[in-house]
Formats: sequence, structure tokens, C-alpha cells
Amino acid sequence: MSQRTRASASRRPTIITVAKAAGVSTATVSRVLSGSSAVTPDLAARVHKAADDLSYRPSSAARGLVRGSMRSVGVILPDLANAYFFDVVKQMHHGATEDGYRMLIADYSGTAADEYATALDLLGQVDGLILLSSRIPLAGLTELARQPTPVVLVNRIERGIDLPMVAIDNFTPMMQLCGHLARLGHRRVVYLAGSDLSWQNRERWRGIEMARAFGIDAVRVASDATIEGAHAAVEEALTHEPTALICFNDLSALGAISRLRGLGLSVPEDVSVTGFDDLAVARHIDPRLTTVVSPKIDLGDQAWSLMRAGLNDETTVSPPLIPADVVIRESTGPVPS
Amino acid sequence: MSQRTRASASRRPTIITVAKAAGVSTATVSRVLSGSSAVTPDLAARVHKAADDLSYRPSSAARGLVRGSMRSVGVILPDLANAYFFDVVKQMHHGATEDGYRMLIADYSGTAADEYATALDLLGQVDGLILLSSRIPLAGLTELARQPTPVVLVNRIERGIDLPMVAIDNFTPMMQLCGHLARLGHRRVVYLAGSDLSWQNRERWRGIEMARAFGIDAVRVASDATIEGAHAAVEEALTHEPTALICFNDLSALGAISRLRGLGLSVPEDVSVTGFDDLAVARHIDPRLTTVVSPKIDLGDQAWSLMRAGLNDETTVSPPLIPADVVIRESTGPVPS
DNA sequence: ATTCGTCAAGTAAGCGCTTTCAAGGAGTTT
DNA sequence: AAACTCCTTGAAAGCGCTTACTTGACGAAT
Repeated sequence: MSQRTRASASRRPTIITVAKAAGVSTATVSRVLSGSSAVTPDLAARVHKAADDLSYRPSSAARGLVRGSMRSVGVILPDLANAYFFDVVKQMHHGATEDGYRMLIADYSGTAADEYATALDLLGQVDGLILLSSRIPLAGLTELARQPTPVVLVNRIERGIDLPMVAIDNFTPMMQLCGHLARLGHRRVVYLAGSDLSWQNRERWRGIEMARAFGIDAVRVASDATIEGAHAAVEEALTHEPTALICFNDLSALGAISRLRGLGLSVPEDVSVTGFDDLAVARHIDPRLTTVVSPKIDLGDQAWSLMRAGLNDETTVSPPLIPADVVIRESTGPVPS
Repeated sequence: MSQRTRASASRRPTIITVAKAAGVSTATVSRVLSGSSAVTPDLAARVHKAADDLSYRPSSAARGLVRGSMRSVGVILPDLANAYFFDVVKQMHHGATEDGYRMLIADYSGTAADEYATALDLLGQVDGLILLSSRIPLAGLTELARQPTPVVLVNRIERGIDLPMVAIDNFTPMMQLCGHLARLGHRRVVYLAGSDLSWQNRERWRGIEMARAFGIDAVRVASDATIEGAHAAVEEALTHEPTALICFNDLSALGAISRLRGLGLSVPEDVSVTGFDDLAVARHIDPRLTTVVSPKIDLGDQAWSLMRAGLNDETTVSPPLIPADVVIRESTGPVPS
């Protein structure tokens, strides 16, 4: 609507512009603006005024160059659209802010190759890198471990990779979830899987397979960790005539329930459904979701601790897996007779 | 689990390290790595090998300094936890990537003052700034408009501010939504409001007030744009004995429905509920949500167009409001008799 | 009164890159 | 064979900051 021409003919003011305007040296301006050393109040005031008048913003590129650090860490994650990741990121963000670091968030809703490429080029820009539920192949991780820049792996554990890592225990609660289903009489179940590249998906499947001991007979059906993906995969899942659907996460559980309803099946009367993560929405849909409470706060805290240690060049010991609990709600019930 | 000491004793390799290793000048390394100019294949290969061997990553600070641009734009938004924002961001991200820009995402889940501070300090770091559903006071926006750095306002329109802006029409569809309710016989409704600082909230309310013409008698109840916030606000809303709840967005609709169910009321038999945004979840919960389809793709595209123009120092004309349509599903029904 | 010590302010050296400019080598033309 | 052009490569100048190091002024100590 409004016509607009920016007054960018005049280039951005630099520290020299400010110094001249205030009648002092650039060193003084720098000292005033970064508060690194005492300056006569009179001069300081003049510098502040000049900076304000010129709307001066220090170039973080120049600052980063001379300081040898941009005071920022990068976070790479598969899908910011999933509120789960965001909650973890938020917690790390707290820590980062407290320690004076900015956070660059990069979502690669693409292939694993993209993720690696993103990681590599972010490395030139940040002081540290946090990889959330990373799907980078082992060779890539090995290479990342050789970098002088600290890299932290979250929700992925790999032996033989020399990187600090922290993750939630996916295996145990998934096995417990199966135990819960077994006690309700379920035998034939379908696992609506996540990505094969995801460590969490492998762990969850491992938990399900372990539950064969309880008599759980599970089939995997490929899907993806989204509402729509699960929605679309339900039909195939039903060909296996399961009495329960174990979904990779809450989002897929939501999509599955929606599809089941569309097919005239009710949850949990006809089919039981479980999720994973305990998103806010899991407590508020109908039926409320039986799922696993993932301690996102802990996870975020511990991830940042590892990063902080890395940034300070300290030796770190990766903490043990963080336990997660099953929470039983109304989306699971006894096997229909 | 694994003990860990990083080999950061040796500092990061610089372009000089690579040049020495390859036996060429730094200029040649730069040319090879940035592909800016032709280099003999033999030399190029030597440079690439040296760079690989050293795991060299160019410092983006240095690069940004000399180029006068970090090739990145900042995006500031109120709450990344809301998938709506993310969808818009994703679309802008496409455009940015295509044009060779990286995107820094900053969520301020805090006060408006934080948002302004974030904007100011991001300005030193990016080539452009996109403000999503910004709540920065007018004075702040005026100041931002004075900066040489391009700033784009998304989902907020303010007269007298010399910034390019693009937004979805909130007013019209909200009025139509009320019309829909009116036709179903609703008169007493409660608006579960969003933040008073939000332009979108003001516009939506304006649409509701306009609907007095249809006989809609609306009361505002303070809430916030989250599941939990709406959940908590329902009891107060019910004191006004409404037959319908108009929620600020889909997330609040979700929370409201959950609370109503908890109180033994069913939707839409006892109370009708509407949302706004049409998140994926709106189509998949029970009852499916009557809401407004916000054209996020368009919005993201147009926002990036404005930003690109700004980055290229072109004159821009803010486009007209983007129309949004009401979609009627099962969360609204006739007034109970 | 002279010598120090102290401390505010300025001078200048780089941080790691890109890019202009100059140099030199190879290929073309006369 | 000389003169010219074209093209690859290197040398060096900054980009905008911070931070030793230096200077100089002023008060305290001798």
C-alpha cells in the first residue's frame, strides 16, 4: 500500500563515524559501548549520544572476527513443526541466553545429506553445534568429531563416536507401553514407524520387539512422524488386523486416530492407540492419549550443560539415559471381544 | 558414558594454513573455495585436498566483514510452539535459501520489550529483519524504519509506519465466521481473546464487533493464544452463558474444547466453538474445527518478496491484505433449544 | 621541585577473509 | 620474431571492530 524508498544511500554507520561525531577515538567508542573499561562520564555520554543519533549498531561480523567467536551456537533439528523439538530447544535457549550465547536454529525438513551440509556450513559460523535427533550417517559424525568446534548429540547415542551425547531412554518406556497393552490382552499390534534413520525410531522398535516376551506380536508399517503421514498409513496398518496401533509419536497417533474415526472405528473400543512425547495436545484431544512423558526440560538442560562444557574446553562425561514414564489415558483399552 | 577431550589445542585452520599446505597464495584458495574465478584444475585439486585434510571451514565472520553482508536475515516471532508461525517461516525459508540467504530464527516468548531488544541486536548481524505478528510499540517500529537495514512487517499493518508490510485479512473472515454463527441462531458469544498487543487480535475483535449488525452480542474474555491458556479461561467465559465460543486461534479452540468436555459439555451440541488458522490438527481432532484457512504459503511468499526487494534496495509497494476463507466443520452447530 | 605511579585516552596492529591490481606466461597476430 | 592480447596467479589493501601498547596529565611521595 505505502510507497517506500529506503534511505540506504548513506551506508551503515561504523565505529569511525561515531568516533568522529563524538570527537573521540574509535578505541573510546569501543570501550564505552562494550563497557570493557572505565571512561570519563562526560565522554561516555557524548559517545552514547552520537551512537543514538546515528542509530549505530556494531557489526557482529567485525566483532566476531576480532574476538574469534560469534558467541552463538547452532541447533539443527529435523522438524520444527513438531512442538516436541521446540520445547527442548526452548530449554537449551534458556541456558544459552544465560551464558551470553545466541542460538541459530536450522530446520532441515529434508534429507540426511542436507542435514550434514547444513552442519558443515553452520560450523564456520558458530562456536558450537547441537544436533537434535540427528540422522547424519556415522561417517559424517566421525568427521564432525574431528572438528575443533564442540558438537553435542541429543537424542541419539552411538558407540565409537567421540562426541558428548545425551538422550531419553526410548527403549524401556516403549517396552512398558507394550506391557500395558499386553495386560489389556493385546497380541497383534502394528507399529506406525518413524524414519529408519532415526535412532529413536530404532530404539522404540527394539523396545517393541523385546515385548515379544509378553506375547506382543508386532508388525512394522512405514510412515513418517507427522499427522498426515500417519493418517495415510493407517489403511495399510489395518490389513494386519491389529488390536492396537503403537505410533512413533503423539503427532502420528493424532493422525492415526483421526483416520480410524474416519473409517468408523472408535478408539479405544475397536483399536487402542499409543503415542510418544506427551505433547500438550495429547492431554487435550478426545480420547486423551496414552503416551510416554518425555522429560524435555531435563533433556534441554543436560544438552546445554554438555555444550557449555565444550565451549569452555572442559572434559565432559556423557550422562546416562534420561528415564521417561508411561502415562496411561483413554486411548488404550481392553481388546474387543 | 564416554570420556572426552577435544583436540582443540590446535586452533582452527585459516585460509593461510590451507594456502601453505597447498603451496599457493591465499587469493587462490579463496578463488577455489568460493568458485569466484577460474583456477587451473591442478591447483584447484591441491587446494581442495588441503582444505579437506585440514577440515577447513571458512570463517563466516571474516567473510561477512569483507563482503559487508552476512547473507542472512533474521526472523522474530512470538511463539515458535505454534505450528502456524512455523509454516509461514518455512515458506519464507524456501525463498531465502533460493536467494542464498540463511535465516536466523528468534522466538521471544516474553514481553514486547524483549522483542524490540532482540530486533535491535539482531540488526547488527543480519542483512534484513522479518517481524512476524510483532508486538513492538509504534515508537520502536518508527525507529526500526530509520535503519538502513530492510525490515518487513508480517501480519501487522500500521498506518504512518514507513515499512513494507503484508498480512492476512483477519477482519473479514472473522465477521463471516460470526455470520455463520448468527445463521445458526447464536446471539450471546464469548471471544476468547489473544494478546492485546497483537494486531491480529485487534482485527479479529473488530470483525466480531462489526457482527453486532447480525445480532451477535459478544463479550471479550482475556486469555492467551495457547492450549493451556484457553483451557484455563473457559470457566470465566461460561459465566457469560454463551452459546458459542469464538477462540483466538486453533490452539485456544483446542484447549477450550478440552475444558468444555471436562465440564461435561459437548461441542457443538451444548456450545459451538470456532478457531482460526486451520492448523493440521484442526482437521484431525474430534469434533473437526470450524475455523479460518489462513493462506500461510501466500503470506510467506509475499513476505519474502518484500524482503528480497528490500535487500536489493528496490522500491516496494506493500501488497493488499491476503483474503482468508472460513471453513465450516463440526465444531459449530445450531443453538441448543 | 623532581620523580613516580596511576589512569584516561589515543595509536595502531591485527582478526580471516575477498578483491583489486600488477606481473608474468602462453597463445595470436602481423 | 616482435608486439599484443588473454588469462592465471600472487601481493597487498582493506572490511569494522577490539586491545595491547604508548602517551600524557595529574596528584602523591620523596
